[in-house]
Amino acid sequence: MQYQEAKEKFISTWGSLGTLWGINKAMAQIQALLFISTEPLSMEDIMEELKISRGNTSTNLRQLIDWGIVSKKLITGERKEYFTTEKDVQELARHIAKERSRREIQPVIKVLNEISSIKDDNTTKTKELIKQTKALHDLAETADTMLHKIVNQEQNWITKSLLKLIK
Amino acid sequence: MQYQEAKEKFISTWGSLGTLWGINKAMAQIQALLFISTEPLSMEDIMEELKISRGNTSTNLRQLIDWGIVSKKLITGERKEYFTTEKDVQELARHIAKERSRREIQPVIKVLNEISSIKDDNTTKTKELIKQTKALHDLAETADTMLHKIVNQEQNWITKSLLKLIK
DNA sequence: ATAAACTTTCAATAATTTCTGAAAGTTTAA
DNA sequence: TTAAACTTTCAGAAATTATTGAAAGTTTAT
Repeated sequence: MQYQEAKEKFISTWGSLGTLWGINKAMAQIQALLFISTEPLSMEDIMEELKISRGNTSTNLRQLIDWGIVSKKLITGERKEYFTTEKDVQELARHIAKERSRREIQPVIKVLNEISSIKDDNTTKTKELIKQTKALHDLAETADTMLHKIVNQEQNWITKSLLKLIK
Repeated sequence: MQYQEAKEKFISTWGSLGTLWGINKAMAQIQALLFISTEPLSMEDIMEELKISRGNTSTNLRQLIDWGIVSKKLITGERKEYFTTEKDVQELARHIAKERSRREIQPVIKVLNEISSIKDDNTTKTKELIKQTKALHDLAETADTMLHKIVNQEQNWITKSLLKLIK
């Protein structure tokens, strides 16, 4: 496998994985492209490389910036904007975990908490609803907390000791 | 908030969360419904409750069964089939993690491994591709392994000690 | 101020995914 | 067997989501 083929395979695989996990394909592919690029890319570069429109590129770059994993890079003497992504996988994972938690998990935990706090009228079905949503709430909270702790540590002390402990 | 409202809120929240994470809404809602139901439900029950068609119900039940989180329950004297979901959140999480890993993460790890193993032709861009896909590969493998270990333990010894260690 | 260079926005369209409903298939009871 | 009770399948319809492209907006240089 040569460079070009490998590159295309990486970008397309990343796009598919994104789709599977509820992330827009173009967004995932732009990030993938930047991730393996040796220097910042302009909008033109990205459009050209991924064969997508200007509008699509602009919209998805903005989203990636909102997610905190892509940033604008001003190149002196150049009029147009250039973009780079976080190159460190650890940092990348941290950002993504943090954002998905904030946008998607936290609100669900809140709802589960509300639901599991309804007044128990002593019917079987109400008891079951309370019991099950409470269990889900606790699981979600534990998982979310663990994820944060693991992913936030500046690697190497806690993660390594964790891994040792688990393996 | 009364029972009915709480139930609807739970089902609809679960459906939305599913959608956000690449899981079909009907599939997530059927699972949610079974999860808080005190007894097994028939296809009719589910169609009625969620206001979805027979075809949709049948297809998504089959998917849930394929995922290993719903099972058929034969009730003696009854002609039709009844369904239940795994009621234990820990087991539920285990199944889902296992399946998503097997179907989605493992194949990506394999691809990343292939890509990061291409011949280094000593150009900057090839070096970068190899370096970055290798980093991603290692991260994915570590995360996947950790997830499995955590989720597979029959709770309470390792997870609790882990939590203590992390918190 | 003007115009060139560039980016964003958004209505229209395309692509994809989900859902329906009825026909075909299967199982069970008599 | 036959027929009723039930489930699956799948072509077409509906709903949702992604994408385009051009007009509007912004910035910079002169």
